[in-house]
Amino acid sequence: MKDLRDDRDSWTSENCSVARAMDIVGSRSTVLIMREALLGTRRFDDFVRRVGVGEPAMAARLKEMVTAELLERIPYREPGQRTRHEYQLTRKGRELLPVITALRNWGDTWAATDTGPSIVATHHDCGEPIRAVLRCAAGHEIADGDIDITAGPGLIRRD
Amino acid sequence: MKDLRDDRDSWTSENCSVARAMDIVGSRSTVLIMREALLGTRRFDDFVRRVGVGEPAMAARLKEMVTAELLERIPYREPGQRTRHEYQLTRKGRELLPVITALRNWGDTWAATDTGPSIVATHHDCGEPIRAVLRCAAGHEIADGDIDITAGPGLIRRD
DNA sequence: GGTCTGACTTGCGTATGCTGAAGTCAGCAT
DNA sequence: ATGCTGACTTCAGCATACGCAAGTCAGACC
Repeated sequence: MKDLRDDRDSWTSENCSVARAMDIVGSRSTVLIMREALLGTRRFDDFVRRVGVGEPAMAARLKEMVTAELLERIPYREPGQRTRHEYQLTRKGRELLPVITALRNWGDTWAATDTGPSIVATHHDCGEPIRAVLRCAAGHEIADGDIDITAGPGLIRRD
Repeated sequence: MKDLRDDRDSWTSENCSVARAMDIVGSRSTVLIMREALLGTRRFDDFVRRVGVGEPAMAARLKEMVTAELLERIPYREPGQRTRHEYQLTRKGRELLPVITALRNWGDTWAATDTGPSIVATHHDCGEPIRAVLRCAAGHEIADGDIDITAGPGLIRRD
Protein backbone atom coordinates (compact mmCIF):
# COMPACT_ATOMS: atom_id res chain seq x y z
CA MET A 1 0.00 0.00 0.00
CA LYS A 2 1.47 3.28 -1.15
CA ASP A 3 1.68 6.19 1.22
CA LEU A 4 -0.19 9.17 -0.19
CA ARG A 5 2.40 11.60 1.17
CA ASP A 6 4.90 10.28 -1.37
CA ASP A 7 2.92 11.73 -4.24
CA ARG A 8 1.10 14.61 -2.64
CA ASP A 9 0.25 16.38 -5.87
CA SER A 10 -1.64 13.44 -7.34
CA TRP A 11 -4.61 14.11 -5.05
CA THR A 12 -6.40 17.11 -3.58
CA SER A 13 -7.72 18.05 -0.18
CA GLU A 14 -11.09 19.13 -1.51
CA ASN A 15 -13.05 16.41 0.26
CA CYS A 16 -11.50 16.97 3.66
CA SER A 17 -13.13 16.00 6.93
CA VAL A 18 -10.88 18.31 8.90
CA ALA A 19 -12.04 21.30 6.84
CA ARG A 20 -15.70 20.34 7.17
CA ALA A 21 -15.27 19.84 10.90
CA MET A 22 -13.68 23.28 11.16
CA ASP A 23 -16.59 24.82 9.28
CA ILE A 24 -18.80 23.64 12.13
CA VAL A 25 -16.61 23.95 15.23
CA GLY A 26 -13.91 26.24 13.91
CA SER A 27 -14.42 29.32 16.02
CA ARG A 28 -13.02 30.02 19.43
CA SER A 29 -16.37 30.73 21.01
CA THR A 30 -17.97 27.57 19.60
CA VAL A 31 -15.21 25.47 21.13
CA LEU A 32 -15.50 27.25 24.48
CA ILE A 33 -19.26 26.74 24.47
CA MET A 34 -18.62 23.04 23.81
CA ARG A 35 -16.17 23.00 26.72
CA GLU A 36 -18.86 24.39 29.01
CA ALA A 37 -21.59 22.17 27.60
CA LEU A 38 -19.39 19.12 28.23
CA LEU A 39 -18.94 20.36 31.81
CA GLY A 40 -22.70 20.38 32.21
CA THR A 41 -23.76 23.96 31.46
CA ARG A 42 -27.18 24.19 29.85
CA ARG A 43 -28.68 27.64 30.33
CA PHE A 44 -28.20 30.78 28.31
CA ASP A 45 -26.98 33.12 31.00
CA ASP A 46 -24.68 30.47 32.48
CA PHE A 47 -23.05 30.14 29.08
CA VAL A 48 -22.69 33.91 28.84
CA ARG A 49 -21.11 34.18 32.27
CA ARG A 50 -18.86 31.12 32.10
CA VAL A 51 -17.62 31.44 28.55
CA GLY A 52 -17.14 35.17 28.77
CA VAL A 53 -18.66 36.31 25.49
CA GLY A 54 -21.42 38.91 25.20
CA GLU A 55 -25.08 38.08 24.96
CA PRO A 56 -25.49 38.92 21.27
CA ALA A 57 -22.55 36.75 20.27
CA MET A 58 -23.76 33.93 22.52
CA ALA A 59 -27.28 34.02 21.11
CA ALA A 60 -25.91 33.86 17.56
CA ARG A 61 -23.45 31.06 18.35
CA LEU A 62 -26.04 28.94 20.17
CA LYS A 63 -28.46 29.34 17.28
CA GLU A 64 -25.78 28.16 14.85
CA MET A 65 -24.92 25.24 17.08
CA VAL A 66 -28.56 24.15 17.30
CA THR A 67 -28.77 24.35 13.50
CA ALA A 68 -25.56 22.32 13.28
CA GLU A 69 -27.14 19.81 15.69
CA LEU A 70 -24.41 20.07 18.29
CA LEU A 71 -27.01 21.24 20.78
CA GLU A 72 -30.75 20.77 21.15
CA ARG A 73 -33.01 23.52 22.48
CA ILE A 74 -35.30 21.83 24.95
CA PRO A 75 -38.13 23.34 26.99
CA TYR A 76 -38.04 22.76 30.71
CA ARG A 77 -39.89 24.12 33.70
CA GLU A 78 -38.79 24.63 37.24
CA PRO A 79 -41.60 24.66 39.83
CA GLY A 80 -43.06 28.15 40.14
CA GLN A 81 -41.21 29.30 37.02
CA ARG A 82 -42.41 29.70 33.52
CA THR A 83 -41.30 27.44 30.71
CA ARG A 84 -37.75 28.11 29.59
CA HIS A 85 -35.34 26.49 27.21
CA GLU A 86 -32.05 24.81 27.85
CA TYR A 87 -29.35 23.66 25.49
CA GLN A 88 -28.56 19.96 25.71
CA LEU A 89 -25.73 18.22 23.97
CA THR A 90 -26.69 15.88 21.17
CA ARG A 91 -24.70 12.73 20.45
CA LYS A 92 -22.99 14.65 17.65
CA GLY A 93 -21.97 17.29 20.17
CA ARG A 94 -20.94 14.86 22.90
CA GLU A 95 -18.64 13.08 20.49
CA LEU A 96 -16.51 16.20 20.27
CA LEU A 97 -15.12 15.25 23.69
CA PRO A 98 -11.94 13.70 22.22
CA VAL A 99 -11.31 16.89 20.25
CA ILE A 100 -11.74 19.11 23.31
CA THR A 101 -9.68 16.73 25.43
CA ALA A 102 -6.86 16.66 22.88
CA LEU A 103 -6.92 20.47 22.79
CA ARG A 104 -6.85 20.65 26.58
CA ASN A 105 -3.93 18.19 26.78
CA TRP A 106 -2.01 20.21 24.22
CA GLY A 107 -2.76 23.48 25.97
CA ASP A 108 -1.71 22.01 29.33
CA THR A 109 1.66 21.13 27.82
CA TRP A 110 2.35 23.89 25.32
CA ALA A 111 0.35 26.88 26.46
CA ALA A 112 0.63 26.35 30.19
CA THR A 113 0.70 28.99 32.88
CA ASP A 114 3.17 28.72 35.70
CA THR A 115 0.35 27.69 38.02
CA GLY A 116 -0.38 24.46 36.15
CA PRO A 117 -3.70 23.24 34.74
CA SER A 118 -6.93 24.38 36.34
CA ILE A 119 -8.83 21.15 35.88
CA VAL A 120 -7.93 17.53 35.29
CA ALA A 121 -10.19 14.86 33.83
CA THR A 122 -9.70 11.60 35.68
CA HIS A 123 -11.00 8.07 35.21
CA HIS A 124 -13.90 7.47 37.57
CA ASP A 125 -12.87 3.85 38.20
CA CYS A 126 -9.17 4.33 38.92
CA GLY A 127 -8.58 8.06 39.39
CA GLU A 128 -5.82 8.29 36.78
CA PRO A 129 -5.75 11.34 34.47
CA ILE A 130 -7.32 11.00 31.05
CA ARG A 131 -5.65 11.87 27.77
CA ALA A 132 -6.58 11.73 24.10
CA VAL A 133 -4.14 9.28 22.50
CA LEU A 134 -3.79 7.68 19.09
CA ARG A 135 -4.66 4.01 18.83
CA CYS A 136 -5.23 1.71 15.91
CA ALA A 137 -8.27 -0.53 15.69
CA ALA A 138 -6.15 -3.46 16.84
CA GLY A 139 -5.43 -1.56 20.04
CA HIS A 140 -1.78 -0.68 19.48
CA GLU A 141 -0.56 2.63 20.78
CA ILE A 142 0.84 4.74 17.92
CA ALA A 143 4.34 6.17 18.15
CA ASP A 144 5.48 9.11 16.10
CA GLY A 145 6.20 7.97 12.54
CA ASP A 146 4.19 4.73 12.75
CA ILE A 147 1.49 6.19 10.54
CA ASP A 148 0.68 5.53 6.90
CA ILE A 149 -1.69 7.75 4.97
CA THR A 150 -3.81 5.62 2.66
CA ALA A 151 -6.59 6.36 0.20
CA GLY A 152 -10.20 6.33 1.34
CA PRO A 153 -13.17 5.89 -1.01
CA GLY A 154 -13.74 9.62 -1.23
CA LEU A 155 -10.24 10.55 -2.38
CA ILE A 156 -10.19 12.99 -5.29
CA ARG A 157 -7.30 12.30 -7.62
CA ARG A 158 -5.78 14.76 -10.01
CA ASP A 159 -4.90 13.52 -13.47
CA MET B 1 -12.70 13.58 45.55
CA LYS B 2 -15.46 15.99 44.67
CA ASP B 3 -16.48 16.45 41.07
CA LEU B 4 -16.10 20.08 40.08
CA ARG B 5 -19.21 19.95 37.92
CA ASP B 6 -21.32 19.62 41.06
CA ASP B 7 -20.46 23.15 42.10
CA ARG B 8 -19.70 24.85 38.85
CA ASP B 9 -20.08 28.38 40.17
CA SER B 10 -17.41 27.98 42.86
CA TRP B 11 -14.65 28.17 40.23
CA THR B 12 -13.98 30.04 37.01
CA SER B 13 -12.64 29.10 33.61
CA GLU B 14 -10.17 31.96 33.50
CA ASN B 15 -7.08 29.77 33.51
CA CYS B 16 -8.26 27.47 30.74
CA SER B 17 -5.94 25.44 28.55
CA VAL B 18 -8.62 24.96 25.93
CA ALA B 19 -9.01 28.71 25.53
CA ARG B 20 -5.26 29.27 25.36
CA ALA B 21 -4.93 26.49 22.80
CA MET B 22 -7.69 28.09 20.74
CA ASP B 23 -5.89 31.44 20.85
CA ILE B 24 -3.03 29.73 19.02
CA VAL B 25 -4.71 27.22 16.72
CA GLY B 26 -8.22 28.58 16.73
CA SER B 27 -8.65 29.64 13.14
CA ARG B 28 -9.73 27.50 10.24
CA SER B 29 -6.73 28.31 8.11
CA THR B 30 -4.25 27.60 10.91
CA VAL B 31 -5.74 24.14 11.38
CA LEU B 32 -5.70 23.45 7.64
CA ILE B 33 -2.07 24.55 7.45
CA MET B 34 -1.33 22.15 10.31
CA ARG B 35 -3.13 19.39 8.41
CA GLU B 36 -0.89 19.99 5.40
CA ALA B 37 2.25 20.36 7.48
CA LEU B 38 1.51 17.02 9.16
CA LEU B 39 1.13 15.51 5.68
CA GLY B 40 4.61 16.73 4.85
CA THR B 41 4.11 20.06 3.10
CA ARG B 42 6.91 22.53 3.74
CA ARG B 43 7.04 25.17 1.03
CA PHE B 44 5.11 28.40 0.77
CA ASP B 45 3.51 27.90 -2.60
CA ASP B 46 2.59 24.29 -1.80
CA PHE B 47 0.76 25.53 1.26
CA VAL B 48 -1.03 28.15 -0.81
CA ARG B 49 -2.11 25.63 -3.42
CA ARG B 50 -3.03 22.77 -1.12
CA VAL B 51 -4.78 24.70 1.62
CA GLY B 52 -6.60 26.97 -0.80
CA VAL B 53 -6.10 30.36 0.82
CA GLY B 54 -4.59 33.38 -0.90
CA GLU B 55 -0.95 34.33 -0.65
CA PRO B 56 -1.40 37.34 1.64
CA ALA B 57 -3.45 35.33 4.11
CA MET B 58 -0.98 32.45 3.96
CA ALA B 59 2.01 34.71 4.54
CA ALA B 60 0.29 36.25 7.57
CA ARG B 61 -0.77 32.88 8.99
CA LEU B 62 2.67 31.30 8.55
CA LYS B 63 4.32 34.26 10.22
CA GLU B 64 1.96 33.91 13.19
CA MET B 65 2.64 30.18 13.37
CA VAL B 66 6.40 30.71 13.36
CA THR B 67 5.99 33.24 16.16
CA ALA B 68 3.81 30.74 18.03
CA GLU B 69 6.56 28.14 17.46
CA LEU B 70 4.35 25.67 15.65
CA LEU B 71 6.62 25.96 12.63
CA GLU B 72 10.25 26.84 12.13
CA ARG B 73 11.47 28.79 9.10
CA ILE B 74 14.56 26.97 7.91
CA PRO B 75 16.88 27.82 5.01
CA TYR B 76 17.56 25.09 2.49
CA ARG B 77 19.15 24.87 -0.91
CA GLU B 78 18.42 22.62 -3.84
CA PRO B 79 21.33 22.08 -6.24
CA GLY B 80 21.46 24.87 -8.80
CA GLN B 81 18.89 26.86 -6.89
CA ARG B 82 19.36 29.75 -4.60
CA THR B 83 18.78 29.51 -0.85
CA ARG B 84 15.12 29.38 0.12
CA HIS B 85 13.17 28.82 3.28
CA GLU B 86 10.86 26.03 4.24
CA TYR B 87 8.49 25.64 7.15
CA GLN B 88 9.20 22.66 9.36
CA LEU B 89 7.04 21.42 12.17
CA THR B 90 8.43 21.88 15.64
CA ARG B 91 7.71 19.39 18.39
CA LYS B 92 5.04 21.76 19.64
CA GLY B 93 3.43 21.65 16.21
CA ARG B 94 3.80 17.91 15.70
CA GLU B 95 2.06 17.26 18.99
CA LEU B 96 -1.11 18.74 17.56
CA LEU B 97 -1.54 15.47 15.68
CA PRO B 98 -4.04 14.06 18.20
CA VAL B 99 -6.12 17.23 17.86
CA ILE B 100 -6.16 17.07 14.06
CA THR B 101 -6.82 13.32 14.16
CA ALA B 102 -9.72 13.76 16.57
CA LEU B 103 -11.15 16.46 14.31
CA ARG B 104 -10.75 14.23 11.26
CA ASN B 105 -12.43 11.30 13.01
CA TRP B 106 -15.33 13.50 14.03
CA GLY B 107 -15.65 14.98 10.57
CA ASP B 108 -15.59 11.52 9.01
CA THR B 109 -18.51 10.53 11.20
CA TRP B 110 -20.57 13.70 11.54
CA ALA B 111 -19.73 15.85 8.54
CA ALA B 112 -19.28 13.07 6.01
CA THR B 113 -19.96 13.24 2.31
CA ASP B 114 -21.72 10.35 0.62
CA THR B 115 -18.41 9.34 -0.94
CA GLY B 116 -16.77 8.54 2.39
CA PRO B 117 -13.47 9.84 3.77
CA SER B 118 -10.73 10.88 1.37
CA ILE B 119 -7.83 9.66 3.43
CA VAL B 120 -7.34 7.17 6.25
CA ALA B 121 -4.46 7.09 8.70
CA THR B 122 -3.38 3.51 9.32
CA HIS B 123 -0.90 1.88 11.67
CA HIS B 124 2.32 1.12 9.80
CA ASP B 125 2.85 -2.15 11.67
CA CYS B 126 -0.60 -3.70 11.32
CA GLY B 127 -2.50 -1.65 8.76
CA GLU B 128 -5.47 -0.95 11.03
CA PRO B 129 -7.04 2.52 10.97
CA ILE B 130 -5.97 5.00 13.61
CA ARG B 131 -8.28 6.98 15.86
CA ALA B 132 -7.91 9.47 18.69
CA VAL B 133 -9.40 7.82 21.77
CA LEU B 134 -9.59 8.65 25.45
CA ARG B 135 -7.41 6.61 27.79
CA CYS B 136 -6.42 7.04 31.39
CA ALA B 137 -2.81 6.80 32.49
CA ALA B 138 -3.47 3.24 33.69
CA GLY B 139 -4.38 2.32 30.15
CA HIS B 140 -8.14 1.88 30.58
CA GLU B 141 -10.36 2.90 27.70
CA ILE B 142 -12.82 5.54 28.80
CA ALA B 143 -16.53 5.04 28.27
CA ASP B 144 -19.01 7.89 28.22
CA GLY B 145 -19.72 8.99 31.78
CA ASP B 146 -16.60 7.43 33.31
CA ILE B 147 -15.01 10.82 33.77
CA ASP B 148 -14.52 12.92 36.89
CA ILE B 149 -13.50 16.54 36.72
CA THR B 150 -11.06 17.31 39.51
CA ALA B 151 -9.14 20.38 40.59
CA GLY B 152 -5.67 21.05 39.22
CA PRO B 153 -3.12 23.32 40.92
CA GLY B 154 -4.07 26.26 38.70
CA LEU B 155 -7.77 26.25 39.53
CA ILE B 156 -9.16 29.68 40.31
CA ARG B 157 -11.84 29.53 42.97
CA ARG B 158 -14.52 32.09 43.54
CA ASP B 159 -15.36 32.98 47.11
C1' DG C 1 -51.62 46.37 37.26
C1' DG C 2 -46.92 46.73 38.08
C1' DT C 3 -42.50 44.55 38.87
C1' DC C 4 -39.01 41.33 38.09
C1' DT C 5 -36.17 38.06 35.65
C1' DG C 6 -34.27 35.20 32.09
C1' DA C 7 -33.59 35.21 27.49
C1' DC C 8 -32.93 37.26 24.13
C1' DT C 9 -32.77 41.34 19.95
C1' DT C 10 -31.29 45.78 17.95
C1' DG C 11 -27.97 49.18 16.81
C1' DC C 12 -23.43 50.89 16.41
C1' DG C 13 -18.66 51.09 16.10
C1' DT C 14 -14.34 48.57 15.87
C1' DA C 15 -11.35 44.82 14.64
C1' DT C 16 -9.97 40.98 12.15
C1' DG C 17 -9.82 37.87 7.97
C1' DC C 18 -9.84 36.97 3.40
C1' DT C 19 -9.71 37.87 -1.72
C1' DG C 20 -7.82 39.62 -6.01
C1' DA C 21 -4.67 42.14 -8.50
C1' DA C 22 -0.42 44.09 -8.79
C1' DG C 23 4.22 45.06 -7.25
C1' DT C 24 8.84 43.76 -5.13
C1' DC C 25 13.06 41.39 -4.44
C1' DA C 26 16.95 38.07 -4.55
C1' DG C 27 19.90 35.57 -7.05
C1' DC C 28 20.75 31.61 -10.50
C1' DA C 29 20.72 30.93 -15.58
C1' DT C 30 21.71 32.68 -20.07
C1' DA D 1 22.31 42.67 -18.42
C1' DT D 2 18.14 40.50 -18.67
C1' DG D 3 14.90 37.14 -17.65
C1' DC D 4 12.76 34.05 -14.60
C1' DT D 5 10.93 32.05 -10.43
C1' DG D 6 9.68 31.40 -5.69
C1' DA D 7 8.44 33.88 -1.99
C1' DC D 8 6.60 37.07 -0.55
C1' DT D 9 4.39 42.45 0.26
C1' DT D 10 1.17 46.21 -0.66
C1' DC D 11 -3.23 48.02 -1.50
C1' DA D 12 -8.17 48.40 -1.81
C1' DG D 13 -12.39 46.49 -0.54
C1' DC D 14 -15.68 43.48 1.38
C1' DA D 15 -17.56 40.38 4.99
C1' DT D 16 -17.77 38.56 9.52
C1' DA D 17 -17.21 38.75 14.47
C1' DC D 18 -17.35 40.83 18.63
C1' DG D 19 -18.13 44.17 22.49
C1' DC D 20 -21.06 47.45 24.71
C1' DA D 21 -25.35 49.68 25.65
C1' DA D 22 -30.00 49.70 25.38
C1' DG D 23 -34.47 47.84 24.30
C1' DT D 24 -37.97 44.00 24.14
C1' DC D 25 -40.90 40.38 25.62
C1' DA D 26 -43.29 36.70 28.23
C1' DG D 27 -45.06 35.14 32.12
C1' DA D 28 -44.88 34.28 37.33
C1' DC D 29 -45.33 36.86 41.56
C1' DC D 30 -47.27 40.47 44.47
